Amino acid sequence: MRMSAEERRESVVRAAMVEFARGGYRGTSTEAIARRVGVSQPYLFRLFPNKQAIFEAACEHCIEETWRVFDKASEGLSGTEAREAMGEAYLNLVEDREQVMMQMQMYVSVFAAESLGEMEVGESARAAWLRLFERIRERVGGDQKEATQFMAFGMLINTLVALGYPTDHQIWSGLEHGDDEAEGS
Amino acid sequence: MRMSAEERRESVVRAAMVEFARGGYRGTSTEAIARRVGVSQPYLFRLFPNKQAIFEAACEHCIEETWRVFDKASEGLSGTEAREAMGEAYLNLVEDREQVMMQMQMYVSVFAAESLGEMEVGESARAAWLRLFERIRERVGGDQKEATQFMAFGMLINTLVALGYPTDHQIWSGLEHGDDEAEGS
DNA sequence: CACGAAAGTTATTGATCAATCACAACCTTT
DNA sequence: AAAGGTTGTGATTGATCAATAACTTTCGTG
Repeated sequence: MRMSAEERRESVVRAAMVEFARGGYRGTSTEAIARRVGVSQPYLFRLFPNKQAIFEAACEHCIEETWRVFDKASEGLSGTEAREAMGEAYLNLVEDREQVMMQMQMYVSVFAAESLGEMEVGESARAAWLRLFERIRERVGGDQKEATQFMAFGMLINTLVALGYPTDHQIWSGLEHGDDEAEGS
Repeated sequence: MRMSAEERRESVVRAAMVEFARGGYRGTSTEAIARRVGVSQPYLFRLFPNKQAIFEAACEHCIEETWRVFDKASEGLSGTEAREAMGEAYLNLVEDREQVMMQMQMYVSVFAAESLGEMEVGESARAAWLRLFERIRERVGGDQKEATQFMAFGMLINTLVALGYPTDHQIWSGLEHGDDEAEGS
């Protein structure tokens, strides 16, 4: 039951990801997070300065986790092979709808925060996303267009998952990985 | 000042789109919507049964507006020409960040609603999105893969806009419409 | 063992918010 | 002009929630 503050912080982040994925920033109570962790609600504010900080940690964790999945799936591969391996890995990852939803909650929260004058949230979200993009681009061989297309299909998958289309719905049928292009460099 | 209930409902939907785009469902108060419309907060509940109904009307309006833009841009065109016209039109549309954000708020709200057992929200969102997809597919000539790719790039654009990357940021450079594929039918 | 630090709790507060109710102003039609 | 429907407001309420403060329990260590 008892844990070090650092361990506890990690379980808070994991629990927060699940709750924020469901309800978004405003729709999630610190009470709900605390309940999932198994600690009292006020204790969260010993581990983090405020709710916003918990959300930011969850965002960071979410993006890092995504990269870890890509990295592991494409270890040692490059070019088309790497892309296909990462694509497949992503389809497995998003079986867990919460992972996708946390990503999307992160995206929408940037505009909300910026509307209220808090520009730092967006700054760090852009940085995290750019880092993911660059890592993927590097892994697929450095081509900007290929990386962009990879991300584009990823974002479409996110949308389909968010909307809750079952994976055997016809809307998914255009995503079968195939002979899409014939360009060099 | 005084309007028919129907006219008023329309201005509520427009105002709601702006506010919900910023704050999401939970982060937007009916007070804020009412203030933007210029009526008292309780009056909203004469025009709509509850907050959820306002949100759903805003979602519906958002998707319909998107299609109207595509339709107008590609009127009389087909195939690649239609696709390019719609692509360009979308880049103009999303200059207005609110339009994009409302779309994304709609996507994330489905999972939130379904987590609370309200499956109808998702049902109608999926239907609206599918309708948009089918109309686009028809317009570009009926090819599922091409329509899928078009939507994929659209979803990437949404993400970039949500995150607030300025359009001259290097991350956008992979989106220049170009010679992407050489497939027939 | 005792004592100090670290982990954790209970109680509370001030704010915010969706929704209801009772009431007022306004227009139209006869 | 007065009746009656429609548009609209002010006051209020019960619930929810982030955050603070004051207190307790548990563990490692000299």
